[in-house]
This record gives sequence, structure tokens and C-alpha cells, in this order.
Amino acid sequence: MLTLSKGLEIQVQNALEKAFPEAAAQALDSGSKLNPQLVRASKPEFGDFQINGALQLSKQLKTAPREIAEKIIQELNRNERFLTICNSAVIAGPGFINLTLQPECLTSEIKTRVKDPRIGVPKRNFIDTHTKYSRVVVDFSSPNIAKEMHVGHLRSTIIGDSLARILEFRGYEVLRINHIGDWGTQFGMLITHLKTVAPEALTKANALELENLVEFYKQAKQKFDSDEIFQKQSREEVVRLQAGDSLSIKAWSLLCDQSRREFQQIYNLLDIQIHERGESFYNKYLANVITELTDANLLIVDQGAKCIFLDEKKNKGSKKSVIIIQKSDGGFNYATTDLAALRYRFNQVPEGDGASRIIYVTDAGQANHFEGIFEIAKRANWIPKGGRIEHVPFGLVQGPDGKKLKTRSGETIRLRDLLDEAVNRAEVDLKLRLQKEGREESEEFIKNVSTTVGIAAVKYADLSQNRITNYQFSFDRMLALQGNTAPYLLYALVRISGIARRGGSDDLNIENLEFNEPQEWELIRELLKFDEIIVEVEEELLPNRLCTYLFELSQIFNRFYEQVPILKADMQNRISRLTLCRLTAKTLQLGMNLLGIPSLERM
RNA sequence: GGGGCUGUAGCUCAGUUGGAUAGAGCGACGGUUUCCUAAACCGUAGGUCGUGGGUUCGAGUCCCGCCAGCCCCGCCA
Repeated sequence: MLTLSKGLEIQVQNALEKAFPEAAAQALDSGSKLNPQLVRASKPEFGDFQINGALQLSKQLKTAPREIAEKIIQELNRNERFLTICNSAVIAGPGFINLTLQPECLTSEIKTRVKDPRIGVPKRNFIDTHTKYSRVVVDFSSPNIAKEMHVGHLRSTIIGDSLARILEFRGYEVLRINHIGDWGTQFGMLITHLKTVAPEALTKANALELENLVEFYKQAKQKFDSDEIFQKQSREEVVRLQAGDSLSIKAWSLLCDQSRREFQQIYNLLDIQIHERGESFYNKYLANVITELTDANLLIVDQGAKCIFLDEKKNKGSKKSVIIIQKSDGGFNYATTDLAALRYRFNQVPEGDGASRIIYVTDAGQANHFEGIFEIAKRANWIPKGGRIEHVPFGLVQGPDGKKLKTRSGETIRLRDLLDEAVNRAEVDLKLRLQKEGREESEEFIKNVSTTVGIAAVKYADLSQNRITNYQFSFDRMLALQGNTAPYLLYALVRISGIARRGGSDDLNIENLEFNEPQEWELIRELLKFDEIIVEVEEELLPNRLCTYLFELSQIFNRFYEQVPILKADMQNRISRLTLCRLTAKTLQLGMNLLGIPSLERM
């Protein structure tokens, strides 16, 4: 109801200014406006919108809140345009004004939405806004070469993908960037170690299974932490690699290829589109970062390393935190790479991406790091005018015991295994139900439904939680057939498909819709919120808001479905109700699609 | 020691620029299958919003102190 509420806002603003012309003029002189505080009603019994401003303005206007409200109402009731949108305004409580929309207004919104593939969600207009460029970088997923993807990558991948989908839908040109860990000290360790234990892996493709590679990586890491000579060798190896030594590069690219194929399988299963541009891509830009930071007088040499000290403002006598830009051995580390990446992304094409907004989807543990990186970027003047840069943090994935999710033996859980288990459990649930209901379904049906339900459950469980907090992973809860879960949403959609199959699919003449039941109006009002939710998620980058909305929509639909006859209703009501079904299906489908979750006709 | 995040019903969590009587789901208890998938729907019980101050007409929400848990803090990413 974005358009409606915008129109309403103008009417309410006018009414307030007409009611108190002197105060309005005064406010205008000081460069502000009287704020009527028009918001959505907090409860259905208060109508559709409420005006809260009278209470706050009381002091300034030296008038009792209810008296202010009374005057605003008088103005509103005099305004014909307002009366075509709303029933007359009502004063309530200590000075709130409750507004209820005209039923014709709601009905006509429903009609336009049924026909609109975007269901009322506007595309962002980049010409009118302060942002000149529509390009956004979403940096997400980012697994490491020579390691398997695990639950830690799950959140970044799922949340990042959903945000990318929503931004794309709103009209941004989104660059989905997989900033994979394909560079740095870890490779020095791995290559050095492989030289002695499995030299063939450095010259021949697929000499090792990925699992073995992971095992070697663990050994290398252990050696690195305990053996000083090995540590030195590894660092030298990194320097060779970063300098472009051909043998090192060859070994490195073999390792990358192998991991890459493994990642792709997961992305296929999760239906994730992402463009790989790992840390190594920025290798050729690293030296320039040093040059620019030196020119900007930001670098300080400390113990042989080039550093930037932060925390200028927060000087409570505390130690300043520091970011190392170039190590004492000449090597670069992840801060350097992140700065080079940031620089590149904001730079204009062809020397960069020409982005106006960069979004990093990583765990909350990196908040300090990004804060530092962003501060440096600001000081170096690398953020263009109107440019936005945001860290989108998320919490840990915990097991049912509240601790970091591990296997029974204490190992990290492979993402692959986790997804397989979700699908298998969904299959067991489904078969049990088929048996109970005496249904016969093909193998293909069972396979398709279990995969969809399993993957959807994992994705939805993650997305439906506020990402900031830690997230307790539980197969039982996410696959539960009731509650705020993917199966619940999928089921609502299946019910609608059922109606369509039984004669609800005829071409509807939606010119004369008529609604009488409270369940219908409740559904209508919920359906019309969709556009606001999408715009909100675009701004706040919180997909759980969309999940909550879809869940509530499903609940309201299920109530409507239970309590109001549809196919058995007379023609007029039948068409009207089928229209609501159709719009509900469209909304659920689009909403789930924006979360990266597919839907089903039957389940 | 410094910094960040979190603390809301028995459990898992929502809670919109501060707005009216703090909401879901699960679990518990009770009820509902003669249109369309009961994987559903309806009802009941359950709260000092960690704690102490402050700002405000109004605070779960903003500010300060304290307590608890988790995470980060110079050559790993």
C-alpha cells in the first residue's frame, strides 16, 4: 500500500498545517515540518493507519493532545480527496487518530495487483534519487580453497543470495561476488606441506580427493603452528606465489580447480548464482593500495610492518587497535586484499566495478575488521559521494546444546552432509504420511518433494531468524509440519493449487469483486502489505521480516480457507474469493522466490 | 585490559522513525474433518521484557551504570 499511504501522508500533512498555520510557518522557517507521525495502525481494531503526532505536538502547540487531534480531524473531514481514501477519522485514547481505508479503495488495489506481475512493488527509480548508479556488490558465501564448505558458509550463502534477489527485483544491477579464500598464508602452508607428502598434487590435476586435501591442510596448519622452520618456509612460499612464480602458480591453480568443482555442486543444489572473484584477483592491485595509503600519509611502520592505527576518537587511554597492511616480510594479508577489493568495487569501469553500494555478508566476528577497513577507506577518501558500504553480520550456527554446531565426534559438519540429511529426513516424513493417507506417488514425485522441502526447510530456518543473533540449528524444528517453517508455507500454496485444480482456474472476470466476511478483509489487508515489506527489507537488509510476513499471510489464508466456503459459494462470492486465492498464491510464490525458496503444486 | 553482539513466556524466537492492553510457534490442556491436501483450524493456560538509574506526555525500543553469555583484538582469514 505504498502508493495509498503516500497519498494519505500528503492529505494528513496538509490537514495538520491547515489546522495550525502559525506553527507550520514557524517550522518551515527553521527548515523543518510539523510531523503528524502517520504510521500503520498497531492493531486491527484501530483501523489501517494511526496519527500519533498530536501527543508530541502538545507541548509545542500549547494545546491538549485531544484538542489538537480534534482540529486535525476537522480539517481531514473537510477534505474530499481524503474522504475518497478513508472513512472519517476517529479520535481515540489520549489523542491518537485512527484511520480506516474505504473498502472500495482496498478492492481496487486488489484488482490492480492481480494483474501486476510485480504485485505492486515498484522498481527503484535511480534517475530521481541521489544515487546515480544502480550497481550493488553483494559479497557473500566466500568459502576457502582446500577446505570443504561447512555450516559457517551456509548463512552467508543463503542470506547473501536472498538479499541479492531482493535488490535485483527492486531494480539494482547486482554483482554477486564470491570472494573465495584462494590466496594468502594458508596456501604457503599447504604447498610447502604437499611438497614433502604429496608432490604429485602440485603438478597433476585431481591427484588427490578433496577430502585428502582437507586432511593435508589440517596437518599443514598444525605444523605451521608448532614448527618454526616450516612457518618460515610457508611464508617464503607465499611471497613466491604473490610474486607470480610459475611453479607456485601452477600448483595453486590445480588446487583451486578441484575445490571449485566441489563448491559448484553445493551451489547447484541450493540454486545459488554467484560469480567467483577470489582474493587472488586483487593481487595486482595490492601494491597500489600501499602507494595510495602512503601518499595519504596513513601508514606507520611499526616493528617492520606497515600499519594503520585506528580508534582516534575513542582515546580513553586505551591501546589503539591496529591493522597491518604489509607484513614485515613484505607479504600482504587479508586487510590489504579487502582494501584493494573495496577500492576496485567503487572504482569506475573499466578499472573497477562502478558500484554505489557494497554489502558484505559475513559472520559477526568480523565486525571489528570491517569497521577498521571502512574507517581506512573513509580516511583514504575512497568512498564516492552517495556511496554506501555495509557489513551485514550474522551470528553463529549453534547445535541444540547451544554450542557451536559440531558432529558427535566434535568435527565440523560438512555442508553437503547437512543438506543431504535434511532431504533424507523430509523423505522419511513424506513416505510416512503417504502411507498413513494411503496415497500412491511416483518415485520422481517423492524425490522432488523431499528435495524441495528439505532444502527449503534449511534455507527458511536460517532466513526466518533475525540474522544478528546466534541461530540454533535443529532438523526437527525446521522440518516440523507446523509453525513458522518452510513446510507450512509450502502447504498453504499447495492448498491454493488444490482449489485451482478443482475448478478454480477458470478465467476470472474481476471487474465486480465483492467482499463481506471479516476473514476476507483480513486477508486483503495482509496481501496489500507486501510492497512495504519488500522495500523495508531492501533498506534494512533483514530477510526475516519477509519471512514473518509470509508466515502471517499463510496463517491468515489458512484461516480464510477453513472458515469461508470458496468453490461452493455463489458466483459473485466465488469469483471474489478465487481472486484472493490467486493473489495469495502469487504473493507467496514471489515472496518465497525472493528468499531463494522454490514452491510446489502438490506435496 | 579494550571493542562488539546478545539477554523478552518452560523451549525457540518476533517486536517497524519511542505510541494505546508486549506477540508468534513449539511444548501442555481442551475442541473441530458433509467444497477445495487436518502438514490445517478454533479455544485455554503461561511475562518484574537480565538489573538499577535517567530522558519523555509515553520506553522492550533512546542514554548511563552494573550482572551474565558469546565473539573479536600486530604480522591467520
